Amino acid sequence: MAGRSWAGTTLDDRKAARREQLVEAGLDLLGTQGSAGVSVRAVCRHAKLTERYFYESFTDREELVVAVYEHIGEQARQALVDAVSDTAEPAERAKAAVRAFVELMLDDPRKGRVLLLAPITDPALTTRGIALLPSFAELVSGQLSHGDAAERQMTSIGLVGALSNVFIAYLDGSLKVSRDRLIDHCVRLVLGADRQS
Amino acid sequence: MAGRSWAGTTLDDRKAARREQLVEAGLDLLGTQGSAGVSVRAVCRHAKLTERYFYESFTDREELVVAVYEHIGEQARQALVDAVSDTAEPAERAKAAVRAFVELMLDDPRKGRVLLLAPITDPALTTRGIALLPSFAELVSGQLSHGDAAERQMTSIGLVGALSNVFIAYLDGSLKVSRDRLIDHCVRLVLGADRQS
DNA sequence: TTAAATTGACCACAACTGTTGTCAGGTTAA
DNA sequence: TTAACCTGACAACAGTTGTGGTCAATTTAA
Repeated sequence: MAGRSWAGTTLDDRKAARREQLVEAGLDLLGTQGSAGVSVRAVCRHAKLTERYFYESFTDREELVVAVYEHIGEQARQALVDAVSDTAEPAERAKAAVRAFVELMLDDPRKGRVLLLAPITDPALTTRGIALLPSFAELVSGQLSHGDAAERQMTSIGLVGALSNVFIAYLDGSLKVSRDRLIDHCVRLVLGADRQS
Repeated sequence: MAGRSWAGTTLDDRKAARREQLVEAGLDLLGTQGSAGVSVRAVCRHAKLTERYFYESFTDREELVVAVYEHIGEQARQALVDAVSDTAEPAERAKAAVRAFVELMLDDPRKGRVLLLAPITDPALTTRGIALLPSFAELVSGQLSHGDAAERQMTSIGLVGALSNVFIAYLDGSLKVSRDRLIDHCVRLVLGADRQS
């Protein structure tokens, strides 16, 4: 039964701990080698667990990938909410949100790569339309809305694309600017996103 | 020798024809199944040729992928140049360029996916920094430049990201707008890209 | 101590990969 | 017709993949 204690912890606890190890390994591989590096066996090697424990927590390779993505998606959402909850003034809110986002991604680039690249590169995420970023963007820029629904959708999609590309370029070193300039530019992108020309 | 004729054509001709079949098959797979679908064997099956002929024209899987990408990259470049050569007025030029680009990609979505997605998703393209799009963007927006070099670089990277994301969303059906509105929005993106806020 | 639960190390299967090699026809110039 | 060449269908290699199973050793509650 679940309640019985074993080696100091309960079975469910250990199972959860193993699941966490697997997700962590998945994050590591997905965030450094890309989705090609995330095979069941590689994840298990990395987590120092056997395949048996993989299928104890996930039915699929796919399920693991989704779990990793949503795990760090949740972290990002939380970081955004926290950042925004402090300030009321719109421009300051946007700035705080962007700063929080950048900080999350630069302090752990693996997370940045997972959040930005994985939904495009990994079939497990591509197929289902599991993209968290658009909802984030609407969360940030939704208030200052110009235009009709279609217009706003295009703007939001474009904004996410612009931010992603800039971040990615920064992460892989092809964009050499200071962190503050990066944040500054992104803030301008967000603020200027739905201005009409 | 190359000059000798065989079955009505020269050896070099047939070899070139086979290479073309392989590139076409590669485009088909890369543009529909994504880079995971592009294996040597799959390409050969698709082209109705044997592996032998693959290695007759390419040393590597990688070489084929690069060839496909550059092949349609060249088509895109040509389309842009043609479109721009007609008109002189800057805003009209941008509009014509965007229209030509959209037309190329919508008339054959495989090409759109190859041009936009492949350089991000396929290791063979990711590793080497073979990204044609940034140079296209600079070709289009380079003239109306505000700010210093770093600023322009960020703007250009962001612009490409925004356009890519909008195109991709349109291609996979998650963005439902008319073709004309799409073009219109993209033109505004290009024109408004380096306005300061 | 005994019996049950948990663990880790493997192995097996079929399918796929890149790459190279072989070998029996067919086609053509001489 | 003969000899050179071209072609297509395969086989072989060692490697990886997902997914499942087995089995002996350990750890614990009773």
